[in-house]
Amino acid sequence: MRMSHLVGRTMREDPRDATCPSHRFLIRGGYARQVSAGIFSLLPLGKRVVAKIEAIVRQEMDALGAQEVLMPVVLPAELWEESGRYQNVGPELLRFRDRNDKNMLLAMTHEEAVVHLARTEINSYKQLPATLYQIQTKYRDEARPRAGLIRVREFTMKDAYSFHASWECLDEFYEKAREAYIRIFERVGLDNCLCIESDPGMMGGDVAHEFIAVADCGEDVVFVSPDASYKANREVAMAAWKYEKSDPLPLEKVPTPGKQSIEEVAGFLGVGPENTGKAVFYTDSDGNLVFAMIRGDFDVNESKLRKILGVAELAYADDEAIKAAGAEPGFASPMGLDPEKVKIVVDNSIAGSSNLVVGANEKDFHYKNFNLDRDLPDVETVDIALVRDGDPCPLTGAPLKALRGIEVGNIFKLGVKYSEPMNCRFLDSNGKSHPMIMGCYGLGVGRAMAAVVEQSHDEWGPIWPLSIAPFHVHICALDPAKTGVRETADQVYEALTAEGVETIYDDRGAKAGAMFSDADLVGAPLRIIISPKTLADGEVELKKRGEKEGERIPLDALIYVVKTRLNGASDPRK
RNA sequence: CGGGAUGUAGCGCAGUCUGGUUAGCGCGUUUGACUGGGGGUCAAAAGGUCGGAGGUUCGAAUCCUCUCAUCCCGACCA
Repeated sequence: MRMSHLVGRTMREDPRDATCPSHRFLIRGGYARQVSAGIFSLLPLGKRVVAKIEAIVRQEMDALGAQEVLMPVVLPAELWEESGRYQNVGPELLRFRDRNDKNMLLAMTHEEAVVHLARTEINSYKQLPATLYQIQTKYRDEARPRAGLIRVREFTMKDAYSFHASWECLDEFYEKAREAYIRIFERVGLDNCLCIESDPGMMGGDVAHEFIAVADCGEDVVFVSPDASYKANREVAMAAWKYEKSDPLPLEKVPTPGKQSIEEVAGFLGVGPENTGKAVFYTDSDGNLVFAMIRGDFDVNESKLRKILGVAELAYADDEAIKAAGAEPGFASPMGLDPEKVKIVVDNSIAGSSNLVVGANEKDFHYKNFNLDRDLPDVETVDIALVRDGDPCPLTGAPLKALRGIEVGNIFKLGVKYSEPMNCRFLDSNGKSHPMIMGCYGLGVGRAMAAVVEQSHDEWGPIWPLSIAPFHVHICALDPAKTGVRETADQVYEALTAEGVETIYDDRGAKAGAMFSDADLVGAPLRIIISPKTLADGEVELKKRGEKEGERIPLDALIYVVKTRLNGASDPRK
């Protein structure tokens, strides 16, 4: 590619709203342009990177025996009514009507569509297992897109769906898929990508993993033990908290006028937040009131609570609902509440602590010296606490470290969540009908590109791994009007291209500094600098992206050296 | 959905508080010259519904009302 004809100009200054490196460089380098909030066009450079990621994904999926298909982005609502998601999913599902007033939607994922295929094409155990995948646009009407290409509304995703006659078969395939994902992320150059257990959430099923590319601008928080033996995302993370109990003191009602929050109450009574009990009220999807109690220095992990209660959604309860159950907002206590009206869930931290300050269910009063086993006996406690940075690892006891990361992939054991309601069944060898056991496997292609930039860049631009670099070699012809420079550069470009080396050639005759800066933004692993200075000795310079000094190579050995470098090092960054 | 901020040339910004001729600057773009190793110098040029609508006024980028868009923090999130 001659740079003089490449569409997609580079920019010297950061776009105003770019906050993280991938956003800055992908815009400045001419990889992508924003069209609307969370909606981007890819320019040739970006399209090349994405195509390479897709090629790697295809290879690994094909190696798993998965078969590529293509399903529509626009789907009829009735298909989603079958699974129940048309009602269950919130406004992030974009719904609209076609000209015949029929309810339609933009697919945010394709379980329904793939089940529609599978239930007509697959009927017998003899056809199982089977895996279908596609690389297709998804749309999620995110409330707030952010961080450039990391959280967007329209995006390209590889999604695969496996169908099995037995759970054992799913388990076996799931593990293979998990390993394939690890290989994919290695190959695209995400050096720091964690595969961790995650909360299946609304997806259903009980096993799920997500792949988190560690990066400061990521939105997900994961906890990792120092020896990496334990890693889990914030929703499911546990810790080996230690508690100390002391002798129980008599319960004492004390006035706490206007002091409602933990901070206020603890400050007013001169104790630490760890000496208080926090009351958090939720309403579940069926309208039931839930009272979660946890020590004042912890926060409630809603994912854990949802799982324990077996409910899909929890929202903070309003004051009216709390009062209706006999509790006083801001001064609430589990003591004396009617278990018929409110479901009480108590965290282990409460059982492990003594003489806590809790509400008195009376405005402007709290109790001192609450002890669970004495004051609220026969309550089974559970873990509903959110892990904090530095909490002890459940395996080793060492302090857990909180890391931020970008979720670049997730895999789920779906089981029969979709096949059952949607009637996707097969006949076994005895002629009996069963719902197919399913797994699904998602991977964000554009996100992966952004994540690589997050993990591999310097102050000038991306440092692409060879595997997904838009070009492998970048030729800079310095001062091309001088004797032989343009001719030599043309010849080198033609020769490399003829050899199948993906080469971009800066033939614009720009200032050296401008060319170097643009070459840094393009981020090709190898750079050839052709200038009068070295050409006089029959040499050119060869330099790795990110290195300050290059080396001189005799012109007649150049093609050979470049090819050797590219073949020899799978990752020229190292 | 709550809180905050911003919309002026392709990009980054000034001008708005305190209304007053043809709306500026830097980068980029085009033309020419000198240059030539991390965005050089000089000369010339093109490029604007000042986000939109309504209003106040002799006069609005500037004041008022409404509206749209984008970003940030939070809520939310297959």
